[in-house]
Amino acid sequence: MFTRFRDRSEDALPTGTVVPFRAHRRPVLADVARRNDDDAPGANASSTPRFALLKEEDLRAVEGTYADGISAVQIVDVFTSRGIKFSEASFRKYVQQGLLPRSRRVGRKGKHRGSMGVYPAKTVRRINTVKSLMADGYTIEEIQGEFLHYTDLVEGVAEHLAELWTRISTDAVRLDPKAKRELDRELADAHRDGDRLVARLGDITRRVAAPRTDSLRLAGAAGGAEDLL
DNA sequence: CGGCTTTCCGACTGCATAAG
DNA sequence: CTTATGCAGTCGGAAAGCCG
Repeated sequence: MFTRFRDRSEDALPTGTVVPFRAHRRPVLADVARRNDDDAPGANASSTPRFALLKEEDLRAVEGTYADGISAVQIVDVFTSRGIKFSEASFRKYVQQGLLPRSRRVGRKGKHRGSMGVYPAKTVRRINTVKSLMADGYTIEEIQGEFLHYTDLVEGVAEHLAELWTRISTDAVRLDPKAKRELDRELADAHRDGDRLVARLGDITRRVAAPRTDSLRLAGAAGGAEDLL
């Protein structure tokens, strides 16, 4: 296995110091303030903030590079190589909790090479979303129940649309040139509408989900400071 | 089937906070 | 102050998947 887990003395310990923002702690004023400046003690502008996330261009680059799938080790590396704290154990936890898609097993040629799990490239984006929500004080349970439920559905719509565009384009080559030009125009229109739809659904579901999680959180054992968000 | 690698499961740890 | 609760992260071992 990969580095199996590091010695506990290294990991467990500095909890509190090394561990990132403890999401289950509700984001009280002090935390919010800290998150804003923080990026942290002794940190200068160029160092990695405690709540650092991947940028959109990073996400696109990763999704392009690993379009055919990405291994667990590579996923963890995408974050750690950019100085973002994300352990393999946390990755497993997220998968276990249903926050991330399961892998598919792919055997490798050669003697005693075993098999390896391959995750869809979008997993990296998903992790980024999860980390962002956790930094906002949402618990894994809330994220799982309220956000990703919708995310899965919206992503499903986007994936089905992408599949549809591909198939239509493939089949369109059989048409005569005039008909194909006409269809290409309509397809481009439909494509734009589809993109807009997906973006709009994403926006709507975020708005629907947020208030529900707020009420969940207010009902929880430790309320407070929700109105900050 | 045996050997190997990787993934998953569930118990556990340690921290923060609330309640008594 | 002590105890209870909730949480994210960690660990050990079993299971899964593949190859020869």
